[in-house]
Amino acid sequence: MVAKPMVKPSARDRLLASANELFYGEGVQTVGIDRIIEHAGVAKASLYNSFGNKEGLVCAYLRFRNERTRDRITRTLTRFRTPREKLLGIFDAQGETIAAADYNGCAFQRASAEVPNDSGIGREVDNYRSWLRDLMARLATEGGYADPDGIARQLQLLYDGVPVAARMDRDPTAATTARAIAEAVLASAPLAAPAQSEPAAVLA
Amino acid sequence: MVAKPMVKPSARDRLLASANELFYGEGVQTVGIDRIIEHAGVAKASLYNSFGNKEGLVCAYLRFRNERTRDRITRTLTRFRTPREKLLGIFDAQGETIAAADYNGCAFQRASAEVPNDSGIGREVDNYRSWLRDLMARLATEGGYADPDGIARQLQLLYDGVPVAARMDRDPTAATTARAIAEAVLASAPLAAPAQSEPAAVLA
DNA sequence: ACCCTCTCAGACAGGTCTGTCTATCCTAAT
DNA sequence: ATTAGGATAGACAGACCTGTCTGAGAGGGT
Repeated sequence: MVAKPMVKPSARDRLLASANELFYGEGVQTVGIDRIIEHAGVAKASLYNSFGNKEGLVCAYLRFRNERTRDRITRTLTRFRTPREKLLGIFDAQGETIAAADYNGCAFQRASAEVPNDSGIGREVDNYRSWLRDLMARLATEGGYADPDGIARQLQLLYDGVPVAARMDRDPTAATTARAIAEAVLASAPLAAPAQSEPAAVLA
Repeated sequence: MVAKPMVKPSARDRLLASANELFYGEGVQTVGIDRIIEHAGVAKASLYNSFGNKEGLVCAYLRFRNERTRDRITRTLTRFRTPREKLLGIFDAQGETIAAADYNGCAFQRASAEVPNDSGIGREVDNYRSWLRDLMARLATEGGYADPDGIARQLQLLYDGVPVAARMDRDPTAATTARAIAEAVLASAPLAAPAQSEPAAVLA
């Protein structure tokens, strides 16, 4: 056992962990500052020093989840080879997520539902959504589909529906359903004209 | 001009209208009682006489929207004949809904995101969702599909994704996208074994 | 005329919320 | 040993929240 630090996490980290637990569990409007600092065992001044105000803490909480989700998806995608498999693999990652015992819907959907669309929180939500959509569009491009943006929009629509069904109907199979539909979407999507990397090598 | 009443709506009705406007616009937790009674021009006692407490008002607001949505969908479906057309027509109705200038996402998704899953509000949400799913399953049965419940689950997944995209990405074409996918889902869905209403009139 | 129901206006209690501020303590680097 | 930075505990202000209560007005039906 070499020098495992085991130091008490910083006030900032404990705040973020508590924010994640309470905001995600009960909603960002419902949970007050006092609940969070008590749960974190931290002084109120530490919160305002680290995050400025409550909105700052909410944004940090969403950034934290954004990174966590990106990591999970990225890691899952290494299991697959072709762009098509990777696109479908996104739903596999989602399936693992919604199977968690403490799953309570999409943090971004729920936070967004509680605040005006143009707040700082809304910007974090936008970041998350555009990252995912760009990933999908990139994979669709690599996969040679004719309309990568259209594919991305369709797949994100499916991806968006899953947390709703998983949370509101307590249906842990939603991701599997979405994956099956996504498979059909990809199967019927037209491919782009063959690559023209060799300029106009017109065969006929 | 025959006796057009034009009486001032009752306090209850004005409260419900204000609740609809403010709760839907800003969220059920964000908007306080005081804002509502001021907007409605109504005494606080009238609210507590009519609805008991705030949760009662929120539930009434959700019931109001539930009925409105049921009416709109039901009315839209009269335009179509076959079960398949009716199933797709649900997305046409949704398309009209999300095109409204003041559209702000699905009231049920947003309310549910702000409260614990097992509150009275959660029950209203369940009512709405199971009504829609039953409608879809009934139409799928009439349409002769082999797995009506599976169809309903798939179509509701699509239906759930639309408000998310429409609100968070300000994408008013989401319903059209969903409709197109739904069409593919129905096209590839297996039909049930031919009806046996006439006992075994085996043609061959 | 009388009553009854609905309604209004607003004070009030008791609690919670965010955010600021003071004052103290601990630790680690200089 | 001293000092600076981070952390803690907690009081405090000012606003807002839900829900109750009192007291009064208005209108219709009998």
